[in-house]
Amino acid sequence: MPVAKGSTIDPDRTRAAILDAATPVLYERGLDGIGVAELCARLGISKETLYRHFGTKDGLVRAVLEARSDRVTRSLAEAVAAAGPEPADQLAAVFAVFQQTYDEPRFRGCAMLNAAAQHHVEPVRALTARHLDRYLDTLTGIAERAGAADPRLLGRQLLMLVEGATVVATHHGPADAGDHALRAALTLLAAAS
Amino acid sequence: MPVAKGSTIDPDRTRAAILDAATPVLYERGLDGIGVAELCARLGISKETLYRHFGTKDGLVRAVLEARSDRVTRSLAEAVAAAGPEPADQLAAVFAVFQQTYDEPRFRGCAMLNAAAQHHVEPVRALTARHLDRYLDTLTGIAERAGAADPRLLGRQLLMLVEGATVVATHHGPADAGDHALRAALTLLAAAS
DNA sequence: GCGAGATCGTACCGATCGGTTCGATCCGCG
DNA sequence: CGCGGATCGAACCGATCGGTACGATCTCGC
Repeated sequence: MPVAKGSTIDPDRTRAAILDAATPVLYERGLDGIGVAELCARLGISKETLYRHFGTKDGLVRAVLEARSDRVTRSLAEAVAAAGPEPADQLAAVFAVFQQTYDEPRFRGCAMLNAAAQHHVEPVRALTARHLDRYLDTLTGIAERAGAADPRLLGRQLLMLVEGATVVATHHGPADAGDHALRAALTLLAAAS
Repeated sequence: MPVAKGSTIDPDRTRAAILDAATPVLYERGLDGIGVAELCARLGISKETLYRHFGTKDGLVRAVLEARSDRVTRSLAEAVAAAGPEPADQLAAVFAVFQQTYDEPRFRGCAMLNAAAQHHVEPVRALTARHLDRYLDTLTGIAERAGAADPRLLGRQLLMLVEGATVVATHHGPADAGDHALRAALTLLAAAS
């Protein structure tokens, strides 16, 4: 997946193209599982180009993770918004989004969690924490709309189900992970109001 | 934490001592976050000794993870056994064990999940999968004793709560993670019979 | 006390790491 | 056309990687 070659020389566009192309490679190989040289070769760019745009391999990594977190968060919010006003439907939408990612042939677990487990530099861990906070916001919002007695508690429990479903899907097979987690989530929802 | 120096020259004992000493270092620094040279310096052994006992850095890693999985699984089984016959009490024991690890000052997430996220060699991922299977066995056993309509489903949902609690404790703070997960687990338990 | 084997410390190996530099090329703008 | 900046490709840097080799030292069993 080389960066488009004949494209107009436009720094912003080049940067975005590098980001897009680097994302799946870093995800599949692991942040430290591929060197800058091989990475650039795969992207079809020179090392100098990469370093001018991102300064550091870490800079690229952070940019990739930030973009990924933004994209996932946005798609989750859209799915919830499209699910209508019923909290149960919104939960179903959430887990459907996740099941979709579990079923991707190249699924290798949550990119943010993997990154935090690999890369021990603080800024990356902070990105992961922020990512979970975003999930928590979404889930707590559903809990509030459901009239839960303790929406923050329920939100955190739902977050546990989401993350647990991802872990189980990663290491124990993706089949029905989203559905099983959803059923548990609906049970919690029903019991919390 | 150097390996005991004046100890009798006993290969088996040396091997075990290396294993014990290497475990926390590899956990804190990450499997690939520390080189063999620095690792040996920390353990107070020479590289030749390490390579004679484990053949490869990967060999050491596998041995460390295997021992850790065995130890954790055993302590979990003991806690469940000591909790008496009530499934609810057994669940409480399970999450109490996990909360104890969350509260350790050096807690950095589940060692097996971290390993799988870092080290993409197949054998390590297999160890992680086996580790989750052991958890699943324990939890499914509790679900069966509770008379759940679908104990395998409930077992998997409990596994999601356990792993989700670990993830949340890792990235969102350990406070009450075990307790919140336990309350969710008890709700599922009550609804499943 | 002697030999076998475990261990140490250190030097060394080729490979790869992240990052820099430089000359050549190519493109868009004036 | 010509200039400036983006890009390339390749060489290069010091550091570190996992792993090996070797001579010296130590401890045990005989």
